[in-house]
Amino acid sequence: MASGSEDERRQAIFATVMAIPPGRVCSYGEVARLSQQPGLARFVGRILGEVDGLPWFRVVRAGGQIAFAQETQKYHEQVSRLVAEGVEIKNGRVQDWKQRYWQGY
DNA sequence: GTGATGACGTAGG
DNA sequence: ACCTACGCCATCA
Repeated sequence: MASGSEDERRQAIFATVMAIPPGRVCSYGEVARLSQQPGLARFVGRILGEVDGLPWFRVVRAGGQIAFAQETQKYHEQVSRLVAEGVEIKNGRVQDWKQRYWQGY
């Protein structure tokens, strides 16, 4: 898979990220899979940084870890946004990962 | 053209 | 739990 033009792939990723329900989180790798592009987790991260209007804060690393270093501004912004939706974060980690993890409908 | 670099993931020691 | 090695792919020096 993972075929199609780069633009089509970006489109698919955009749609997947937009579909993540509030209060839930998803991993980069899962977003890639749900977008029919298994293995392209890095690509997902790049898109999140380029496109605006996406609920980028709902995407974390596999296992529930926040992708940014704790001392960065990005890290704090992501945490506050997740907390605002009721997602608990502790030591850079999403609590209750299994329940918070969204794997599509 | 080549090698390094990311908002990553999995496998193995 | 920690670390290394690869795989992935667009971008940039």
